[in-house]
Amino acid sequence: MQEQEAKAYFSKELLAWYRVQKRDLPWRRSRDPYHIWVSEVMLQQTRVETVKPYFERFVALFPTVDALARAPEETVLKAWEGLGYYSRARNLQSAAREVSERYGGTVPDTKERFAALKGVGPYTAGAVMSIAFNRREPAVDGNVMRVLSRYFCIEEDVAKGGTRAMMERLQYELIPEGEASDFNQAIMELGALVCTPKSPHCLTCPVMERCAGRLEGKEESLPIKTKAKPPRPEYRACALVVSEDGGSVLLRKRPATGLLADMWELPHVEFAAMGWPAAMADAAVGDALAGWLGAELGPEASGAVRPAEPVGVAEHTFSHIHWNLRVHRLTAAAAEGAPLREPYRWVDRAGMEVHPLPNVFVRLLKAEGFIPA
DNA sequence: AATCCGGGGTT
DNA sequence: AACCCAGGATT
Repeated sequence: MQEQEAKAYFSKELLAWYRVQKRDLPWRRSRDPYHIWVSEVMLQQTRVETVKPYFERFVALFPTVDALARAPEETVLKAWEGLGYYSRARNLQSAAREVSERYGGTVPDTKERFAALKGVGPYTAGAVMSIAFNRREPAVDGNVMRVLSRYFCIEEDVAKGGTRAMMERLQYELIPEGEASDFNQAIMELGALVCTPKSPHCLTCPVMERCAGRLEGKEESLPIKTKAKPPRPEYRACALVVSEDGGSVLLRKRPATGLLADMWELPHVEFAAMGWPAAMADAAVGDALAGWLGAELGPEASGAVRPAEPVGVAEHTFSHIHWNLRVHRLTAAAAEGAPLREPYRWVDRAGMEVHPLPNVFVRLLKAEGFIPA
């Protein structure tokens, strides 16, 4: 049957190509399932080149499941600072604590047990089971969806759940006996190096001859995917309050759930939540922001917070929200000695080393000279 | 099935 | 300016 030949050809040629072309990546130098696990979580929605330095630092800081389990959450978040999707770090540590307590620190080698851990979905479960334990499990990520949809000319919407399930069955069939680890890495490697999203490099592809998508001239229009909604705009006023001596900055800790959970940040407030017009002039923003922050900090500080000067606009786009931050420098001299209400805190430069901040605020503090660039 | 959850590199 | 990246949790 022609279909079976196309599948056997794909598996054989891809595996041969991978043995020659595989990249030397930090997590490929380890056989430790914990290291493979950490790498897979970091690689969720994140590029290889971005992950490399984070992975090296993370496994140096937390070499074992038990070490990660014992660490303070803030230390883990600090090691994750700048990577994004911070719930990955919190879930990974939560899962490490479960593995430490329930399995004595040994990563479970069955899909059922491993997949039950926090932050481990169908992809990560399949990836760690196949790569670390060579178990025959599919691991369908964006690369696999793209490669399979092109090679087999599958025109289903890859954003649909049913398409993913179909891809998992297909990938399972393609795994050569005893080759799950290399094969799953090979198909992802092909997607990353050759079968790229735009303008795939078909002339260097090991399975070009029998690629149905290319033979149909559809290699650039596949995979078919419904496009995401554009992020909604949020207009916010943001306070940069540096202490009189210039040594500390006013930060606050975010709530334990939702956007940027448990991270630290400069105080800010949404215009719409305060009934302020989005087009408010700088002077008015400074006054309104000072009034708001004074009330936030409590009766002792109320009235002590004063506007100083507009700093400018900082913009930051999340996948679903676009922040437009009107940043103002404020003074709060009279409030510096008074006790601060939760979740606010004065943080000095040494303290910045242990408080995890989203990149948008790190950039802001560097631009304003509070953190060395 | 939608929506929420970061940040940045490619084209 | 899109697009999308070795996705998962929540609703």
